[in-house]
Amino acid sequence: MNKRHKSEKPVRLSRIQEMNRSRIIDAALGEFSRYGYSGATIDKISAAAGMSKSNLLYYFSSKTAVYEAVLEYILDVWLAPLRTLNPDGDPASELAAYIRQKMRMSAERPEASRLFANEVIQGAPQIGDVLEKDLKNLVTEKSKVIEQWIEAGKIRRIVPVHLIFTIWATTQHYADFDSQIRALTGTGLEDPEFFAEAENAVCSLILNGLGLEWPKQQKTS
Amino acid sequence: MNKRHKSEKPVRLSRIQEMNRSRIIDAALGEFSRYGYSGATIDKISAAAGMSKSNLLYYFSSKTAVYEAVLEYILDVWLAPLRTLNPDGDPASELAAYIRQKMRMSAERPEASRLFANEVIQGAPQIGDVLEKDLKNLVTEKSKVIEQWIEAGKIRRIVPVHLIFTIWATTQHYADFDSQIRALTGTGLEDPEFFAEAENAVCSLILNGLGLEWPKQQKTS
DNA sequence: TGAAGACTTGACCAATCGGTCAAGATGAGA
DNA sequence: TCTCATCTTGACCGATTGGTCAAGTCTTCA
Repeated sequence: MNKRHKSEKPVRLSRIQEMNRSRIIDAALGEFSRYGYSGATIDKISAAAGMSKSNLLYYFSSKTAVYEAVLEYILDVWLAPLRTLNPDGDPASELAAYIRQKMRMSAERPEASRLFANEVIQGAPQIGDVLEKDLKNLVTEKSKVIEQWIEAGKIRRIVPVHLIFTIWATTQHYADFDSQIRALTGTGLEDPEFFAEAENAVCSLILNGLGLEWPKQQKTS
Repeated sequence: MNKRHKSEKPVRLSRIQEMNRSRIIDAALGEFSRYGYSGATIDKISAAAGMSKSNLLYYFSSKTAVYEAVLEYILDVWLAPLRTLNPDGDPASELAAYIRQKMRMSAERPEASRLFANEVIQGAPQIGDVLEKDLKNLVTEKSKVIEQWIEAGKIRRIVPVHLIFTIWATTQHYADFDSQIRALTGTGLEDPEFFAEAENAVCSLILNGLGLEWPKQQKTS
């Protein structure tokens, strides 16, 4: 496990490797999310990462390898909020917490949201497998949670998967369509006032839509 | 006005021009919506339109010219549903009708939705002006309608623009994220059963969320 | 200090892209 | 049928792109 043993392969990355790989992924996330896979170039990514194109290709064998690394890097953190949905919790506060986490994600990592949107719009050529396995399992599991809440009479009847889609759609919309929102309202989620307004609207619409009283909650930042 | 007058410029397109321009726009819509602006190539567009690249460039001076033509062609039809929102109508049926129109649009013209999504995600470089003028005016106008309904106590209080965003997000999600939805559910909006299920979920969530009774309506197809 | 590796780069290459051009094919009107 | 404008195409061009390669520089450690 220790890289100092000559006999072992260096599975552990050196400081330089670790730093440069993360610099590349950061830069690549910006480029891919802004211009899509085809629109982004490894020239610009390497420039944004502060190194030569050749050096980028020393760390990643190809453009697609960078792209896949970025997707993998983002995927876990992006799906994390849904995992926290607790079947034993109160539906209103559980769903409100989930929506709030997704909204914060849209505000803090809009590039990640746009990257996924780009990927999915183009048919999810890279993450199709993940969608059909990991994500499908997760969604199936959480759908059952929602179904239980319905059966227990805690929330209005709805096909669970559509509730999940609605939450994804409304929250991610503020990241993906940021430029449109900005053109129409003059501001975006980075403005605390607008953020609260948006979160408030989404939470109240969905929770009321489920027949829940919406618990005005304490600040979560 | 008649093209037969030699002295006048042929503002009227010939049959061949009309047919070929529309074939190009159709093909371009498919390519641009699937691969984004950068990912689409005029080679593939012209091939999909059944003509040579040179011929395509005979009808449109450049790739961006094709792109702009596609956007213009789609824009009006895409924004039409919102225009129909009638301030004098019953909020429940007006909003339900609007949502249903948007859902039908997502089902019948998913490429149009994806094209806009691509464009907006990448910062709306081409339609930024339209967003800040025409669309902003339209949204401002319809926001006042919603505001009136609120003041009249007909629907629950909400910041109007967020209601509009929510409707856009939820309905367009079924077009833009079709591949994800298909990976998770095994079907999509082209399946009448799934369509009804989705429309039902979105309508009931939003209308109930506004404190409205949702009028189970007749089929609209 | 001095190799041996790890790291970095500019020069270069083949493929693809958007776009031009000249020449040929086709259509419509007299 | 003749003529001219419209339509259509293949050959070609310069720019950009993803990727290779050999040569150099910097770390690391005995």
